[in-house]
Amino acid sequence: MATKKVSSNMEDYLETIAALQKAKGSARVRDISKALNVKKPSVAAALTSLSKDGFVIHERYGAAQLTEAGERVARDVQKRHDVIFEFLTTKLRVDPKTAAKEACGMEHSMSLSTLDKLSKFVKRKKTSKR
Amino acid sequence: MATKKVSSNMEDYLETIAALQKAKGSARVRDISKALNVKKPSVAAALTSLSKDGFVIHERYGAAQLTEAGERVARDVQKRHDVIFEFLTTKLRVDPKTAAKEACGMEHSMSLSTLDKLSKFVKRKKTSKR
DNA sequence: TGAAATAGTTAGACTTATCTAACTTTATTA
DNA sequence: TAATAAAGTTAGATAAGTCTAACTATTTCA
Repeated sequence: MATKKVSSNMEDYLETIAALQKAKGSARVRDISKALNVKKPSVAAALTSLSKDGFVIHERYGAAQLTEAGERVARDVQKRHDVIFEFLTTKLRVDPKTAAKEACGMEHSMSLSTLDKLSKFVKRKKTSKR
Repeated sequence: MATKKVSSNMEDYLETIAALQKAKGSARVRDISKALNVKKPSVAAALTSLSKDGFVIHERYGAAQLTEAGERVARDVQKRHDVIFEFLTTKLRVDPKTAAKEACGMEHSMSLSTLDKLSKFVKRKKTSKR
């Protein structure tokens, strides 16, 4: 399969679509637009591109559906996000709002191997301070 | 002054210019091109843009010089890079090569406040394991 | 000192991602 | 059920970065 490379931007779209599907059953242009703070035509363009690359299925005037490949990417990004968020809030005591924002910035540039290490690190005894 | 916003991309150029100046006294188009793995015309375009925004001084066929604003940005990014690198290598035992690469990805999206927390965290007793 | 090599620039094209304005389709509801 | 509102699309512009090809300037050194 050699899953095609996805830009950070497209990762954000996939992540958002997954979140919306989970939260409210479907991801429509409007919802994605609001969630990502971009205009609807930008969403349309992104969906076209993601469709072409096989990450979503989107028929005119319908909701966006993740393909299996799309889901895989979304799950990955989500996982990165969660682990980073967890690290920032529990280990560094960054406030949740800031942590969420910064996790979004960092979640795209961490290898799975490093993620795994971070994940284990985060899970270590909370008493690992000083 | 309200120092103009700099993109991640331009941050990379500034960081590289600073590193080159430090390492070999000057930063020329060729050096920057090699260091960042982009073609020379891309460097030229970047320098034009950075000049216009007051971060570098670059006269035709000369070396690029950082302005004070440019130095400030470069120092900031470098600091982020170092702290993240340190964290990845000492706390997560990520190998240096990978750590360097991933630090480059993350160094652009971390607030100074979080950086400060990470910095303190990294400096804590190395025996803070388990 | 002048030819060849190296460095730098310009012009023009391409990609990704964004926007606004205007239009069409679908849904809502009076 | 027809008018309105909401949702979605298309077209076209803009901005940031990148590239190749071709040109010009500067160095190097035989």
